[in-house]
This record gives sequence, C-alpha cells and structure tokens, in this order.
Amino acid sequence: METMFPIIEMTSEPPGAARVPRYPAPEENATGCALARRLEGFNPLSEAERAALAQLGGYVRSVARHVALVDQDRVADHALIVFSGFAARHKRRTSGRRQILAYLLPGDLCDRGALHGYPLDHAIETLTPCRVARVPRVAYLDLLERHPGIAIALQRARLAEEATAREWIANIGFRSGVERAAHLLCELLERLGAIGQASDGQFELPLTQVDLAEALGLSSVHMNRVLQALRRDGIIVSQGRHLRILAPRRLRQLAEFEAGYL
Amino acid sequence: METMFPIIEMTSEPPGAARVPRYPAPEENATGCALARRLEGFNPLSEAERAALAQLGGYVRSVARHVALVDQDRVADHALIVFSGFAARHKRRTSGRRQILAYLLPGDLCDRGALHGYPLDHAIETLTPCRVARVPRVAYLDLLERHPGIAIALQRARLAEEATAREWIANIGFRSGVERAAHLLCELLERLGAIGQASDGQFELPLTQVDLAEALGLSSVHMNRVLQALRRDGIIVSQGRHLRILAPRRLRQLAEFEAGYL
DNA sequence: CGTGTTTTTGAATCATATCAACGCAGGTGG
DNA sequence: CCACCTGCGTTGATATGATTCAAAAACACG
Repeated sequence: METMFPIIEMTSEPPGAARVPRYPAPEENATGCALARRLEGFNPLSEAERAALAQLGGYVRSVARHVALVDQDRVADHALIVFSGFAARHKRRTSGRRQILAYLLPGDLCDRGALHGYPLDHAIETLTPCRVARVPRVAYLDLLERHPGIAIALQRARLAEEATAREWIANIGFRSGVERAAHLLCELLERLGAIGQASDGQFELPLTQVDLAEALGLSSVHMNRVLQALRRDGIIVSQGRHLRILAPRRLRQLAEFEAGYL
Repeated sequence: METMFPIIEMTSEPPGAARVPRYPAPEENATGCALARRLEGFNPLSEAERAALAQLGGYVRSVARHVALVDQDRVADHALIVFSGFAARHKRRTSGRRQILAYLLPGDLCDRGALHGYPLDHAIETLTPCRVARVPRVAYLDLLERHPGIAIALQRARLAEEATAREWIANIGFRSGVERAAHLLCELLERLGAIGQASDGQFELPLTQVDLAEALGLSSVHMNRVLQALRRDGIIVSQGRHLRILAPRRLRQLAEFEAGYL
C-alpha cells in the first residue's frame, strides 16, 4: 500500500560534484557526526566504535518535511537515527489536535521497534527535511553486541530521554506559557550544544511557532505572543531561523532550568 | 543527619496475633503479591522466580504517609519496590508548587539508583502509608542475573512506564481538566486491575484531591469542580476512598483513552 | 468532643484559547 | 515580469477555562 517512507533520494551526488572523490557528507563521517558527538558525551568511544558508527552512514536517506517516519500502533523492525534535521514524537486526538512528546534532534534515535517487538504508542514525523538512517534490526543488534561502549552510551541516552520526558511533564504541568518557552529554549540550547550545533547562546532553530506551540501545549497564537514577550524583554532575538539568546541567565532563572541531566 | 527513611516498624506482629503461625502479610507472599501479579502480566514467571520475589519480602518496611523515599539529586544505592500503598515521583519549584510525574502503585518500582550510578532528577514520596522494599544494589543485581524471566518482565515494565510518561505529557498538554481527570481514572482502573485491586469498575483510591490535582496540573479547587462534574453527569460515584465508575464507556471516550500499553 | 485535614462554596481575576483577518515573503506558472 | 498562491507570523476582539483567595462545611482521628 502506501510507501510509508517516501524518500527523496539525494544520496547519489549531483552531476557537477562527481569530479571530487566522494566523502560522506559532513553529518555522516565519524567526527562531524552528531550521533558520534552525542554518544561520546555519554561514554567515550574507541576508534573501532567510531568507525562502526560511520558505517551507519550507508543507511542514511534524505526525508522531506512532514513525513511520517513511524506510524502509531505499528511494530517497526528498524532503528531510526536522525543525522540532521528535526523530527518529533507525537500523539493526535481525533479532533486533529496534536501534542509533541519529544523532539528528535541530530544524534537522537528511536530503537523501540528494533529492540522490542512492541507497537509504538505514538508516531514519529519529520518537522524539517532530515537525513535519517533506518537500521535493520539485525544490523542494529549486531552493532550493540560488537561494541559494548556504544551499548552503554545508548543506555545512558535512554536515561536522558526519560529524564527529558519527565521534565516536559513538569514543564507543561506547572509552568506558565513564558516559563515553558524559556525552559524549552534552555533545553534546546543544551542539547544542540552537546552536538556542536549551538555556540555562544546562538543556534539555528528550524521550527515554526506551531511546532513549538504543539510541544508546549499552547495555542499558536499564544506561542507567538510568548515569543514577543521574550523579545520585548531583551531575552532573545531571532532573525529568520537563527535564534540568539541575549540573557541566558535570565532565561534560565525564568524557567528554573537545571542543567545536567543532558 | 536526617534518617532519610523514617520507618514505622510494624513488621512484627501485634501482640494479639501472635498465636497464629506467622505468614507473610498477604501483600508479601508470592501469589497475593502485587509485584508478582504485575510482572506476570509482562512475562510468565517460573516457580523459582516467584519464590525469589517472595524472598524480597524480607526487605519490606512500613513507611508513613508523606515520607520521602528518595531525594532529588541523590544517588540511591537501592532499588525501591512498592508492595502496598501509593507513592509518587515529583518535582518541586522554588515557589513550593509541585508536579507529580508518576504514581507508583503496588507492584511498581524504581531501580534507577540501583542500576546506574546517576543522581535522580526528581524525588519520590509516599502519598499514603506504604509497605516498601528497599533492595540493596547487589541483591537486586543478583536477582536479575539469576532470574532472566524477572529481568525481561522488568524491561517491559520500564517500557510501560515510559509509555505512561508520554501519555501524561499528552494528557496535560492537550486535554481539558475534565478530560484529564477522566484519562487518569481510566489509567488507574487499568493499572489497579492488573494487580487485582480493581474489579467491576470499582477500586479504592486513597488519594486526596490535592494529590490528583498535582498530577494533572490543575489547582485543587478546579480538581474539586472537575470531580463534581463527573459525578453530576453520572460517570462516577465516590464514597470516601471508594470510587466506582458508573459509565466506563463514556469515561473512556471522554478521555479518548486507548487501553493496551499497560 | 475537639482539632486538624479535606472537601466544598463563592466571587474576583487572570491566563490562555478561539475566531477572524491581514501582511509579508517565497515560489510558481503564465 | 506580473499575478497568484501558500505558509507563516502577527493583530485585535472576545470567550472561557482555570486560578486565587477566603471561608464555611464535612470528615477523620485520637
């Protein structure tokens, strides 16, 4: 039936680029790779392990924006790794309203399908164009078995993901709109910083206000006003997709953000 | 300094009961034990495994209401298992306001301390008087190693807990007060049913309206009105701690509750 | 029985949602 | 090159769900 994974195949080089020897795209070689950077943050990796991660580049495909990567109630037999772009876990009501449960940033992954034969309780969709690896179950299990250092890093990544989920419950549960936004920005700064995609309080945020609103449990209109408030108070500035945090301290204390669980 | 685990020692029998031979309390023998029932729901256990669970009864102690079982930012070196009573994971703001992140019902446990040496990002506290086992790290690890069936069940329990956390994000994020309450009641019915503490849409709910409000991100006043609305519409009745769901179908569709992830 | 906790009530206020509309930028096709 | 469209951000007006404060009523407990 539906292709379920409509792929925009950009893996082969554009004709003009064919003269230079083919290296993996910067996101997919082991050093510049968000996945490797992120895992290193949890557990130092050996040379062999970094090489093994680089091998995953072969599974990477380009995926357009707003494409479902995993449908709810489906048993996925692949692990999903985001190499670039933003995706999200989400649930929908019959009304069509949706709640984003987690952002998947470069270096994040979802292995629930591959590791346990359970149908997922939520869906995953790209929020921007992405480069995503779909690693078949056997290859993924093989990777974990061969490289215990990676397995450990992934366990810790899972702990971090659980902690983030709890943080979101608290965020939506007991903070005001502005505070929620502040907290989310702190989180994004920290997570993007960990993969080298934020520096000096600045980063590219390729999300729409609707994407943010759906993560924070706010209406898009209110989200807009919340962001205006943060700008008016000189806490952030944004030009296009580029976001700059002018007053990180104030932002953190507004959100009562505690760094550290990564 | 603080005892950190103020124990009301009720383990020894009351004087009058001393004539009958001492059996473990119904919550702590293997068959009536909520832990065993719950784990069986995830993976069938062997006789030896049920016996091993029964051994844990030795670690069980009575704990009064509103006692901290684990403090935030502490590295716990024990696994925590609730045998009876309700406890909760929660976070607090400096304002004192708190958000409950998850209820721990009989048969639930927290092994983050024992398994990984990480400080917890939240606190755990009893909401009612409880019977709680604190299992030392080594004993816990030993149990998992000796009984792979238990380890598997616990892995699945962890998946279920993650799914519940995501459900809570959605619940607080995109449902109204009444809908949130409805959803929580559905969840409690399902979870208590799994350990044999709910039947026919009825169960004992030893929580105050404040406890419920803090889980749903509502004020206690609003929580009260929400419950009144559910009663007025003939969906529930409650007498004291006893709750009866009169219209389970309506409750579920109000909450758009999907059973199954347990 | 009296004391502390929990539930319930009312009234005022606030935060956020909803509805509807507009502007602007980028992209497309004639 | 212009007309059109679409997606996103922005506004204002209005509606409402939820909070807050304060206090009374109902319970539970020793």
